[in-house]
Parts: sequence; C-alpha cells; structure tokens
Amino acid sequence: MEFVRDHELEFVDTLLLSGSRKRFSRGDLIYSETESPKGLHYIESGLVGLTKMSASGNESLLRIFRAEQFFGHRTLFSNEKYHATAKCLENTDLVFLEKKLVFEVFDKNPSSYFFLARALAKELRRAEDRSVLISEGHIIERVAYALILFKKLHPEHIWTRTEIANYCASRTPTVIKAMGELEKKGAIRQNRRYIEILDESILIDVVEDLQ
Amino acid sequence: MEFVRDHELEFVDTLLLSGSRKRFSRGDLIYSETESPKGLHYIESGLVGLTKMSASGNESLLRIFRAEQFFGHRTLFSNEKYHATAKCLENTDLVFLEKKLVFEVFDKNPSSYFFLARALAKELRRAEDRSVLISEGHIIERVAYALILFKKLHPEHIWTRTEIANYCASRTPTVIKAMGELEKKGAIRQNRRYIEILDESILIDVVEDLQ
DNA sequence: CGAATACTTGATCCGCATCAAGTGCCGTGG
DNA sequence: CCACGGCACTTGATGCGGATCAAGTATTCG
Repeated sequence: MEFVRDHELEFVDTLLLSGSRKRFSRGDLIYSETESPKGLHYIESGLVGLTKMSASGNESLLRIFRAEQFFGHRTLFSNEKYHATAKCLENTDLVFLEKKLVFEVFDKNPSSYFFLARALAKELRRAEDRSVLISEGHIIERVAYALILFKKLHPEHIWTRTEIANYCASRTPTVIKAMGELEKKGAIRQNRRYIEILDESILIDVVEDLQ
Repeated sequence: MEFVRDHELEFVDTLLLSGSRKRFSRGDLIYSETESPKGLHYIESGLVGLTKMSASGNESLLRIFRAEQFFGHRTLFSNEKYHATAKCLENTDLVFLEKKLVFEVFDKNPSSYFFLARALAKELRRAEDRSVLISEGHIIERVAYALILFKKLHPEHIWTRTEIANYCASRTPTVIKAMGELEKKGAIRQNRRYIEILDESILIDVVEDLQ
C-alpha cells in the first residue's frame, strides 16, 4: 500500500513518528501465514515479498513491497489471519506501527479508508492480471512480462532466477532456459546475476504475441 | 462486494432506491474490458462472473458475484478502466447506480469506505488463494477445490464443466476427466449436468494431499 | 422440433517439471 | 583479506500430465 504523493497527508507522518524501527536481512521473515496481525509495517528502505508456500515446495510470489510502502494492511483491516508470509528480498529497514495506534489514526482521518480502498483495488487488479498471465501463457511470455514489470516497479533489485520463477508460477531451470531464448532474440543481455533489458519492444511483442 | 448484514446501513437502501432496474439473460455482458465505469451494479437475483479472455481463447473466471452483492466497485473507486468483463452466468436482475449518486452517498457516509476496503481485502485474499491453487496443483485438486468453494458460496447454480475449467485454469475435457476420477473415489455423483457432493472429506483430502 | 449449447471419449503430442550433477559467485567470518 | 560454505546459476536427459483435436452424443431452450 502506498499513499499517493499528491494526497500524502499528515496522518501518515503522525503514524511513522510513533513507530519502532528494526533492521532485517535478506531472507528474514517479517510475519508468517496463520499468524494474527499485531500492526502495520512500513518500509524505509529495502524490498519485501509476500509469498505463499505449498508442501509440494512451490513458493508463489504474490505481491512485492518497496521503500515507502506499507504492507500487512490487507489482513490488519480485514480482521483475518495472514494468508501468506512476508519475507525480505533485500536487507530492509522497517517501521512497525502498533495496531491500536493505526486504528486510532485511521478512524480520526476520514479519507484514510478511501486511500486504503484504492490501494487494495490496485493490488486486486494486479493479482488478477497475474493470475490470467500464469493460467494461460507460455513460459517465455510470463518471463517477459515479469521482466517488464520488475524493471518498471523495482529496477534496483537484482532479481534471482528463482524469484522470477516464483512470480511466474514456474521453476528455476525453466526460467533460465526461457531467458536464454529472450537473450537469443536480442531482448535482454545477461551478465552474471544482472539482467539488462536491451529492447523492451521485443519483450512486449513476446507477451502480446500469444495473448 | 457485500455489506455485512450486522452493519447494513441505511445508505445502502438509499442507494438502491435510486437505481434503475434491468433484466439480463445468461451470457449477456454487463460491461467489457477497457470500458470506463459509469456506476455501480447490484444483483437482485442471479449470478454474474467476472472474466478475462485472451486471444488464445482461454477465459479466466476471476470473481463471482451473487444475489445481494455489488460489483464493478473495484474499478469505480480506483479510477481505472475495467480490466475484465462482467458476464451473466444466469438470468439476472440488476440495479444500476449512477456514478455521481454513488460517490455522493459514499462521501456522506464515513463508514462506507471502511466497508469497501474490507470487501476488497477479502476479494484480494481470494484472488491470491486462487492463484496459488492454479500455479501448483494437479488438475484433480483444483477441481476438488472449486467444487468445495462453489458448493459453499454458490450452491444454487448449475456449474458447467467449462465454467469450472475457466475457474481452474484448465480446459473442458480435462475437467470432465478429473470429475470422472472424483466420482470413482466416491466424492461426487454426476447426474446429467447436476453435480452432487457425496463426501466432502474426500474432496478436502484430495486438495490437501498434494498441497 | 430444431438449433445451440453442453457433455463425452479417445488418440496424439509437446512443453515443462523433475532430477541430477555440476560450475560459478559472493558475503562473511576467521 | 582470503578461504570457504552456501546460494545462485547452468545444462542435459527423461517422463508425464494435460492441452489439443476431433467426432459424436445428450440436453436444454426457444
């Protein structure tokens, strides 16, 4: 969840002033599936992924939160238990905001729930777009789509092949082979773990070809 | 979107009084992808599916709305264009609520956006649960899951094999074969188009076995 | 009663999961 | 600052689940 800059309101600052700060490392869990929310989380720097594991070993990467965004809001305000796990994709500095405080501040600010609803609406669209993608596309399209999306939203992060696979509902070796194809087409260049997009239009073509 | 009974407020009634009624038939489109929302829709009776098609002919069934629920809310309040298509799964009686009116009534009622956020939160969880399901499960689990869900949420509807396939990110013949398996296990009985669940615990086992 | 839609079954094929056996890189701790 | 342990990356071989195609039957609705 991110509050739109234009409308950024003092109540957000109020919240952040009263939070407690903590540093996490890549791989650390912030919260786990089935736990009850104790508050809201805000990212000062770093990257957090919302993932859901299955016993068959598949880990889905459902949502990604970056610096200056909140997360944990869906569960907190819906009065449920976490349905997925929040895990650091990078070393991350977090601010934790006590549940009681969050509700106080939100209830005092009439527009807060409107912004919350807007954020959830956007996340719902993205979740449904992703589910259409993974339910029909060939793997090369899915990877192309993920690369475009990641470049746009989280360009600073070094995406591992496994993270891409988890987003694409595929597996590491398959993603590596697909990226080999994309490199052959001249769409990307791979240099060690770094992925450079040479020609985004080729990626877009790949995605649209079969959609 | 559904307003919780306990909290059902007069503003909902206010809205519905000022709406215009219209009857639709199975298969009719209420709105299509890329259109701009003109208002909010309410179902008096019937069933509406939110679907997204791809040129490759796959149709994903993303969300299902039943009697006494609103739909079109995600797009209306997020100020986007529709990302999917609303299509009647049964003959349906709708109430259409003018955009301007909806915003007036919502803005006048402080709790309205809270309920909207809660509804979106629930829909987001369901969307993500579905995406985990379709990204990892064997087809028999997916069908079992869909049958449990449909029985719980929309028991009155006669679900076609194709609708189930669209929800499960699969295809009609595959679903038919999976349902044959489930019938062999004694979990369900099929009688023409009607599907009877004989032993839900078997379905649950199937879902949990491989998860 | 006829047309459209839904269901069914079997044959074929291929994309990708899976497995295995490496190599390469990198951060971290001595 | 270097060595080493743990990830991340890579590649090839194999097998299978389910998509696809096709042809036909059943059912529902107008």
